[in-house]
Amino acid sequence: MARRTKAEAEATREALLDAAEEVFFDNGVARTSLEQIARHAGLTRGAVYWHFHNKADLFRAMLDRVRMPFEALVAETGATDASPLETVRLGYQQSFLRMEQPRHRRVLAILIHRCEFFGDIDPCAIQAEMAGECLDALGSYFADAHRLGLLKEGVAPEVATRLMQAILSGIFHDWLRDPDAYSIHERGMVLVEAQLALLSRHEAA
Amino acid sequence: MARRTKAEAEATREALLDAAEEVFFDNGVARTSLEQIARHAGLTRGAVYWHFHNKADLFRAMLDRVRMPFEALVAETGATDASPLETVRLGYQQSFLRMEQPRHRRVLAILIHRCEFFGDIDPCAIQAEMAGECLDALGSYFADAHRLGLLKEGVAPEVATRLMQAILSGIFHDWLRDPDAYSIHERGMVLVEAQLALLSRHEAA
DNA sequence: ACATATCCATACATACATGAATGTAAAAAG
DNA sequence: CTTTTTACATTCATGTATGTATGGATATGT
Repeated sequence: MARRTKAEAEATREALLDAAEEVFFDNGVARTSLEQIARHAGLTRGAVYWHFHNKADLFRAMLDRVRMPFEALVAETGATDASPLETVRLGYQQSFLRMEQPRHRRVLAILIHRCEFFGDIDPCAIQAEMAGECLDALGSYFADAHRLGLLKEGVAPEVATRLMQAILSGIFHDWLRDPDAYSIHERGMVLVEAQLALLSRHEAA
Repeated sequence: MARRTKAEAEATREALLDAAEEVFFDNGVARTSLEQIARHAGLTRGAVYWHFHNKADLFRAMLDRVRMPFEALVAETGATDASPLETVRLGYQQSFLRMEQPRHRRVLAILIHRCEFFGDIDPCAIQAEMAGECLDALGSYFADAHRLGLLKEGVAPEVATRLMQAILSGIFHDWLRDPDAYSIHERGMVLVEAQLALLSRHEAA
């Protein structure tokens, strides 16, 4: 094949990543060969090995297109001076909205349900990293809430943090097993708001 | 090789399942061959293909040694006439204790983090089945609690059910990413009891 | 005691997947 | 305009997993 321009080369790189998302999602990471990905993009393995060192490198690049820490999601909401608990609510909402975007949905499903470790990739560690970022952010918001007296008496901020984190993780995993069954945004926000009401001092409107 | 007695044959079957647990856990399901499993048990693939039809069949048999629905765990506690909320607490406690047993820990880790679908095995569907059983059980207990007026006002039993289910799932997934980091029984029960206190009508002792 | 079914090892055929080597035509650099 | 690099395609050598067929020794049923 002929050489492409820089823009065209970047386009084929994206096409390979798109193809990887689809084939990984359909067949699982271990069961898909680089040949399958290449052919699904209308290319050959030569293109794959040009743009990526190997399967693990391709996988990492695929993840890098969608990863965004919790703090960045909060910043995206523009909640600059809201109360800590309202900030948490907005962060969760933004997370849920993002998860429903097709690309994020596919990649998250691949990370959680369609790959096991291979090469130097440890999906478990990646998940732990994402969860850790989220936990740290929640911890600081609930610490603020505690200082401001917004939390219900007898509820330690650490416990509130872990409960909210567990709820996010639980909703996320349950939804991801069958994302078409319901909207995580709708059902998730019901639970999040209920839990925040339980945790906050003045539950009566 | 010569024919073995029935007891010996059963012992090799168990040995193959033990080996499968260990090698699957160490290498992941997709990256382990039946040859590796056989050699780890001091046998050959001939033994594997005699006792199991293929890898998927072996995998299923491995799961069948440890699966136990939530209701059975509750029954195991002997909580015959406790209050619904106390029954839920005991069920969670029993679940956590079971998860800490080495065999269950290994197999659950394999199911959640070390396999993707292959053959006719869909780990996602198996997880969904287990979660569904748990959700049904929780649903009936919280419905009872609601009828008995044990739930806090304004808390729908369906919401309470989903919150508790999400918390169990979240704690479980977080712990399973690094089971040696802490005891799920200790940390989990703190959260479960805190959440049950938030959900119940008379939170003040 | 005899025949047979059982339990497992060995051997082989088939099928992919990987990675590296090589080819090549056009874009970019000079 | 020439040279070099780029961006792939093609081919091949190697390794490895699977499934099956077959062999052999012994438990077990009768």
